[in-house]
Amino acid sequence: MNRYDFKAIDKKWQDKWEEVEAFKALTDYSLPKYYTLIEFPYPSGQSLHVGHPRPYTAMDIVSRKKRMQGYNVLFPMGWDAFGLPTENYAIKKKIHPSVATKNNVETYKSQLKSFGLSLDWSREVNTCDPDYYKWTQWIFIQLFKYGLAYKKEMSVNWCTSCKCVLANEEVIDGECERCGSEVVQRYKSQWMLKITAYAQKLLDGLENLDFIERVKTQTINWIGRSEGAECDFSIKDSDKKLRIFTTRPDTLWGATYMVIAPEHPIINELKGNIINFDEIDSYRDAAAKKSDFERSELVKDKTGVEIKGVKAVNPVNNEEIPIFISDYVLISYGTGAIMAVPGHDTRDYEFAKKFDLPIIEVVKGGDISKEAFTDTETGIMVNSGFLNGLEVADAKKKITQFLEDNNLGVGTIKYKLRDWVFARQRYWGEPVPIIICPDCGFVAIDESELPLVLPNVESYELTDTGESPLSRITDWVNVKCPKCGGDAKRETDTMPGWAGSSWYFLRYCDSNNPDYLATKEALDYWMPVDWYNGGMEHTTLHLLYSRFWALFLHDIGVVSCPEPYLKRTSHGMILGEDGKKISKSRPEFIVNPDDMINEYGADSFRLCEMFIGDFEKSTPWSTNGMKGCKRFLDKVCGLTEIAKGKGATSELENKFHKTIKKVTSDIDEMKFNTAIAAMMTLLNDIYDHGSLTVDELRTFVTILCPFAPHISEEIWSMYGGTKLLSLTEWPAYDESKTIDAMVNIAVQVNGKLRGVIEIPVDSAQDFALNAAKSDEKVKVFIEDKSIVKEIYVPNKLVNIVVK
RNA sequence: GCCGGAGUGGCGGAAUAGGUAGACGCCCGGGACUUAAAAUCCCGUGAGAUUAAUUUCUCGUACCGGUUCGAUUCCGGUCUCCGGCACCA
Repeated sequence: MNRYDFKAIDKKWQDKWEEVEAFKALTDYSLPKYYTLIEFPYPSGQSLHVGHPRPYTAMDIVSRKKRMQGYNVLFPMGWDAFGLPTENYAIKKKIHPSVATKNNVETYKSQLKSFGLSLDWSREVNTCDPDYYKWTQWIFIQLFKYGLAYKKEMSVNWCTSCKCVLANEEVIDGECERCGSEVVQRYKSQWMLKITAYAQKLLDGLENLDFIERVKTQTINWIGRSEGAECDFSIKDSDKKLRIFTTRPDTLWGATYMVIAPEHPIINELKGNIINFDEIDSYRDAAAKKSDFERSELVKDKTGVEIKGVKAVNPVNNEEIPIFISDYVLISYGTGAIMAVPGHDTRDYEFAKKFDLPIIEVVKGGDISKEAFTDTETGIMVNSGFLNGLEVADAKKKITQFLEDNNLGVGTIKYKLRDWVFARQRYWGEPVPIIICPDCGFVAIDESELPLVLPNVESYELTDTGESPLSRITDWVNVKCPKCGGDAKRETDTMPGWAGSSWYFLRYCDSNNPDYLATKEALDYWMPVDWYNGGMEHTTLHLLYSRFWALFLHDIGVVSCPEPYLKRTSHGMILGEDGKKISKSRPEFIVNPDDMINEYGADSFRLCEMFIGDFEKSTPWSTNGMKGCKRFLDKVCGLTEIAKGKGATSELENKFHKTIKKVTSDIDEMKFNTAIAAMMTLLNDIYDHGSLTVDELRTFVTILCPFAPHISEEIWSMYGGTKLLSLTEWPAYDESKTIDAMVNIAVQVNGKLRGVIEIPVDSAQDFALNAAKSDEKVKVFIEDKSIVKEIYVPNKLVNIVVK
């Protein structure tokens, strides 16, 4: 066999694996287990492009190797099917979202199967399946019962023309994506999940997890824990107080003005005292049109209005200071009000310069005539009453104690993390299983009534009241209150797409169980997930949301392990061949995997996906790269023509041991590209050598199997493999055979390479130096010079410093 | 703007507890085979000088500076690109 005849081979082995259920995770819970997880796809209107298979193939390689190493592997797949894009697609194409989803799932599934992934399809889940979302709703009810789901007034994007709520994504430059009309902020009561109650746990849990560093740091920054103090400023000629949060209570003496968010309720409370209320009100209107993001983006040009007729009083020195409203202060963080210390905060400094407000130095160490001094490590307090002379850290403790002792404030911890808005005014999502009773308030439906099935309606288009399309189905909406039996209504908002994906890894443990989310036994065995790979873009939302749910389900006794994922890695994106992100707006750069597989075969495609670059970095797609991978596989097939002799090993033995070692460790470290390069190098060495033994060929296809399983199975079967190669043992290597007797080391003179010498491995320093100095090329550079220093790094280099 | 990453030949990338920069592959050029082409095989391939030579030298890992015998790797600063910014999932 001198060619990879993929048309004959690929389907043959895919059918074989399916026939014998080769990749079915076993329910024998005495076996050592390994749970590999990839983010399940969102089956949108577009078919898969060449970017999707990269993480799938990577984790398939990991799963296949673990299986060969004797683990009972769970490598499942499913569909994250609810959500806005499918609904919009359905409205546009005039197909029901459930039909659109069904079609897309079919397409995706056949594509995934053509890649030869070793998935256990018997555990497939679909978040829009009532048997699945029954448990999504059940979890919501538990969150509600434990006080972690509550309703709150929230601002939403409102299109003035479409008369509907828009997702942030649908707002482009303050205009509606569909009609281009103005978008304003409106208030609506929304279901929220109290993820902030888990902020500290989400932070603490990270510590012992094997998450890649950038995921950890981004999560930590997103949660944004900061220690500080809340402190009351009284309002002159009023009994009202303005409570602020600051991380720098030590700088209280430097507060020269205050700033409150435009939405702050105290504005209306003080209406009678405010002289320029009209001006304030129009600023509020303008701010209402901007999102938080737009507000902080315009940070360079700070805007604001002084609230005239009202002064605040600094509690530590009784100074009267002005109050401004400005949109750089967000109502959603802290208390929605700050004391401004322009000498020691960059944003306050800019604002003070613009509005010509006094800047007082209270921490020595910088030059506040030029910029704010924000260092908290080195400063000494000045102009600060009893704090003078203290270091910042000590001053913080002392002032916090002072505030508490005098009932002026309290030391506190705040998080940037905000609660999770858990409602959408949309059709295509899980109905929220709550009944709103005029007498009893919010009442969860009885768990025996789950799933609360999403009504199958003709019209799921948006309403012009801003309510969910479900609100139109009166016979579904109108119900009796489960508590008092009186007339009541169902909640008509649905859950966001994040809901189903927040616990799917639990369902995989026991996907088909009608009575439980999953049995305790299955959860105890499979959880936690051993290795979860996914996109960086999911770090701050999905990853955090799902950890929150898992921690909660642990707290109420559903799962035994607190943290759901032991290890988290992240792949880089595949870009278009033009080096830019693949996007439906540039269809000429979308490459369909089907075309690649038809032309080069599944194994070439898998190999190319993994060889194209560092798995963790994004990289442009290259159809040319497919050719190189196909050539490699053709040459692997060609080995069958030069394989001779049984049992005996050849001079290639050490090279085999080295390659096994490298491929084994590279897979564990996600360095798939160098693992493939190592196998290519070995292949070149075999051809240079001219032949290999049959056993060596069997070893070669065994380590190639996770990467190119079809061709490996085929060759394996040619050489008497009775059971599937995919279920055969991963080869061991002999460490002593991975080390060469001789080693080439570099010889530098004054740090410049002047020669290379071959010496025995682990040579002594004297030996190496003598060998280096007697090298003809090196001699020229050290003759007639005095040697100042000699450096020897064993097995690496010699550096001779001369004068 | 804020948070997190990245920048190495014509291209994708390799090599970092600081130690021979460019593994492996693509493209390209030359040759073999062929009536011819494709496929395949062999050779070459960072840039610039230099040599009879496949010789020798210099430069070179986004940019500027620093530490070091030695920096792609560490430190300080700058630029550019990518991901996220909470109702896309």
